[in-house]
Amino acid sequence: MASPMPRNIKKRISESTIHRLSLYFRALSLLEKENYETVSSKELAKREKLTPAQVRKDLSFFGSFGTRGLGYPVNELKQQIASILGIDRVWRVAMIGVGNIGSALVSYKEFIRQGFQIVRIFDNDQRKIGSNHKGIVVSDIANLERELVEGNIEMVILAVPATVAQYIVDDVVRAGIKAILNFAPVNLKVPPDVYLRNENMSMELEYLSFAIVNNHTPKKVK
Amino acid sequence: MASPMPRNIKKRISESTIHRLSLYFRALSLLEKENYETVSSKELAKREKLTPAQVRKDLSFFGSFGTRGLGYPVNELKQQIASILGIDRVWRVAMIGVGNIGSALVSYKEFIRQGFQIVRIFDNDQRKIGSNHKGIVVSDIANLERELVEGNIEMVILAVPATVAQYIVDDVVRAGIKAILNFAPVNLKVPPDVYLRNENMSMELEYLSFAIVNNHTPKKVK
DNA sequence: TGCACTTTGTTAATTATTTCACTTGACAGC
DNA sequence: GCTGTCAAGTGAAATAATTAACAAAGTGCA
Repeated sequence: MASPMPRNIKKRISESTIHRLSLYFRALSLLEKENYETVSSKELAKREKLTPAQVRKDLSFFGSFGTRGLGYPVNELKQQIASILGIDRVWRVAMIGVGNIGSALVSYKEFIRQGFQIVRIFDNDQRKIGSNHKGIVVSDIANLERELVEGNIEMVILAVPATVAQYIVDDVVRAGIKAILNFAPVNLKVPPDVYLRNENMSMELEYLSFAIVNNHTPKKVK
Repeated sequence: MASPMPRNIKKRISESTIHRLSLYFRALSLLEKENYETVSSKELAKREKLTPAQVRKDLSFFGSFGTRGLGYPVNELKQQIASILGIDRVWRVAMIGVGNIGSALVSYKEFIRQGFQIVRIFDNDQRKIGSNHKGIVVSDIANLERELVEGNIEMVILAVPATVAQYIVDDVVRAGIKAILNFAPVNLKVPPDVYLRNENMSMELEYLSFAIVNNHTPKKVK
């Protein structure tokens, strides 16, 4: 008899769950290097300071990957999570702004390790345009829209001053880009079909400051 | 008659609330520049893509800062939030590791703007030790513990390879540091009285990747 | 001074997330 | 092939966070 419930119900996965998937992926990569064949939710939880129940619940949103009595197959689960996160492929990413932060991120090995390949770099500084960063020639931001399209860029990292970020992001949106990681400390406006994430590095220091001053007792660390 | 409830009950403030305080602070700084005298929870919410109820609730944990019918006094509320977050003072921060990320952060103006002053830099690379970064001479990491103590360092930013991060953090803890911001993609062990925050820049790209691949519909953006 | 309007502060309702507790399945040793 | 043990998967319960709703308080104008 057919299942009374329709398949493919897309449960709303919480942001926290997605972030934890990244943590699991990282832990599994390490476990793989340490030649573990399987891992229990308990061990996985311990390595990322979470609870076993949480690990099992998170994974259960996406399927049944484990074996009762044994645990999860390390390599296979890693592949599964990579597939869920969409990092089992290479993403074509553009860096906009090649100041302090931008140029540091161009060389950031963790990005390429997770499949994020920076293939275009833009800046508005004439001294930087034409120069070479990690094998990529810096383009003039004046040609941003055209080059994003022609370069088949899928994601953009914004590392420009807050004052100009909105103008640039408008260009980026016009180029049809649907995913933006913004490092400028400003709240950018984008249409609802564009994914925007903000990385605010001061925020974490501010949390530390708050914690010290207020003797804050958090339940968990991020 | 005395209040039946003891004063100074420390409600547990959620992490999200603290993060939103950072957002309010940022918005208020801007409003101040725009010469606003007062601001309503509605306007504040709009500027940070939140709801008015949330703004009022967050602030209510710390006191009554507004005037009914009028809103919040911009400058005063900004000061209050700065005081709550503990950023109404200068923090003495050390940067450990002056590779790509580390050196970018040493020049990151947002830190000093929020009161985080980097006053010591450490590295283990002989070519870097003794060199000058933004007016600070890079110290040998061999003297880490002693120099953290002598330099009255209160917070540490860790921007070193994942493989050595734990050893260094052990030293940092021995030096009595209680607040650490870690950029290495690894889960560090610290005693319970040490605040540790992790900044994982790939994580946000992974979220974007997930969102595109799964057509994720988040309720709010971070 | 009174009245209409605005907006806070707060309690209650709702929704979301985490944790618990238990059932089920698989393995390993005998 | 049994049997004991381990650990996943999963509803239900407990917590936590957000949103709604509204009374109270202040504003500003007539």
